[in-house]
Amino acid sequence: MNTQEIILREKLSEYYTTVFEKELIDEIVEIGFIDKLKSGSTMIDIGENMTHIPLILSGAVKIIRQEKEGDELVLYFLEKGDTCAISFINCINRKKSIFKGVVENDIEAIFIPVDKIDEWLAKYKSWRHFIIDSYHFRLIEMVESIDGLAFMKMNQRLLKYLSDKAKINQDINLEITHQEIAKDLNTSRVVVTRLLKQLHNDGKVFSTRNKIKVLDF
DNA sequence: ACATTAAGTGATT
DNA sequence: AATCACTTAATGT
Repeated sequence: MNTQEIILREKLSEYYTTVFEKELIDEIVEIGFIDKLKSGSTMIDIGENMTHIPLILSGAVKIIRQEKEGDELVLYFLEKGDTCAISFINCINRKKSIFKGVVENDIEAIFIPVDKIDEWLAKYKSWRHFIIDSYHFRLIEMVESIDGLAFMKMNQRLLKYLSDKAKINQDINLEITHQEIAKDLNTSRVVVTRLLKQLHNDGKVFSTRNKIKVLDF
């Protein structure tokens, strides 16, 4: 067993030990490889084909729905222990991605080549459960984001967005501009500025140029 | 000192 | 809640 394999096994056991059976872990270690991606880089864009599936070890990925040029909306974030279940289907039937995934915080992930995904579904019970669980989770997050759009006022959406972000960064101090927030929520910068001022006055956040401290979760 | 980028605001729809 | 048009403040070179 080479050093790369040892490292991979260690990393895997950190988040996935209780989930996968031994034989599957052996296969993941044999076939998967660890890679790191810098914050800001695009993992997958709409219309692209996926070649590998990431099992996220650390960091976060922002999942975005995007309309042809310009309009976009952040749906949810993926964190350690997550994988993008939607991308499994893309792999299995060789369909193109309907989402865009951008690295939010530098990530480290184990990448599994596409052809193994399907094979393991038939072969390992734990893998099946993993995929189904993951799907379930993504569905719930999707519904949450629909709820947000349908029922929440922009100020609530903004606060939720900020506290989600604080959770993911594990830091209540965010470095972000009003413009960037506006883009993620698909609203205008002016609106974000005004609502942030409200939240600031209500003591929910403390905001200065380029910085927002989230005080209320 | 000047240019650029971020943020604040009134008025209108 | 969006858009316009403009101001003010912070930051980089």
